[in-house]
Amino acid sequence: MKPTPGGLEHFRAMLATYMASKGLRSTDQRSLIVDTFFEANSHVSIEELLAQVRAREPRVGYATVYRTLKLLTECGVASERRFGDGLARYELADGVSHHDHLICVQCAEITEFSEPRIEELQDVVARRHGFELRSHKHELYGMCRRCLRSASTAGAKAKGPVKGG
Amino acid sequence: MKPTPGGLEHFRAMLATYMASKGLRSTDQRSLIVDTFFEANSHVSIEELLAQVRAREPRVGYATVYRTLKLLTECGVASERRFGDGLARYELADGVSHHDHLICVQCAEITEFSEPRIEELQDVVARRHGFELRSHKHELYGMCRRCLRSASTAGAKAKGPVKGG
DNA sequence: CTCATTGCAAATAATTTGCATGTAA
DNA sequence: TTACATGCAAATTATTTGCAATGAG
Repeated sequence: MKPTPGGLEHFRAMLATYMASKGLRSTDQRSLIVDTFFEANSHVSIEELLAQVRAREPRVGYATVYRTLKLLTECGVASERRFGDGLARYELADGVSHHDHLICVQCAEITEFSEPRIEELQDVVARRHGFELRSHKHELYGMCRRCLRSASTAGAKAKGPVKGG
Repeated sequence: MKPTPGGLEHFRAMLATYMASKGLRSTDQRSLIVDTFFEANSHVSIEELLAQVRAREPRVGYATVYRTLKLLTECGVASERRFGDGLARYELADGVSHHDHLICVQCAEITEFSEPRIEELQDVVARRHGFELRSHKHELYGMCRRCLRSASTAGAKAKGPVKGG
């Protein structure tokens, strides 16, 4: 899911509108962090993003990155994700063409997927329970193709598929 | 999803086997915590469980509850869940008849659901990406029936449904 | 000028760990 | 007896916040 150029303009506009509406100010650090976020891989952690930011401007502090990502989340440009590893990761909030995640339990690689039939069934489930759906998280954990291959090469380490949990 | 009596015996056996295999010992605290977990609601937090444990035996420490729940998780009796609120919640690990969760963004109530057609499609998605599925998390966030009703009673607080995120 | 923003360090919050003491097997 | 378990407090980890200095509008 590479951000399309048009999409980026849309996100910049969202941010600008939000900042204007709240009387927030544009600063060098903020612009740098936002640009770096746009250029970064999907699912960056704060730490990774900070490293990339500091490669350009070493004086930027931790807290500023946290605060900027919070801002991006509030205005709908980014969304926060938490996979099993205890730290927050951020991605562009693509509200329309929603995607979910496959996470490799061996190498931790994150792959995106989207499956409209699942989305439909979510609506069915929500309706069945009288819920008005706002958002969802759907994560599939397992062994990725590459890790499966190296596991079979290196003797039978892999346990059988365990569903549930 | 009430634990069935038979299911509980199964879980007790799993725990006993695991403890025997690791040379772990049975103590009053451990038994009390385990029994309390079996009697507690699904999705208890450590804090809630500790409170219930201390109602019977006030001298039990925080760390012991953490350690015991970790043990239950390791041996496959419990599974850890994290919803939006930053703390771990635990439920019986029903590996077979898997269920997922609807979470009300207003009152935080957690409802379980299961939808076999979604499970099937998960397999399809995993296969498509060469993944061998081990587990998954699927959470639907929205307004529950009750909160929708009180929102409509109390003037239009509810924003329109926002999908994605 | 005014008030938002920054960087730092200290504060939180959830969870984990070190250690002396207790205790199951 | 042996070495696992407990309770406490201190340590850790991710994140947030207070505050004086800085800087945008």
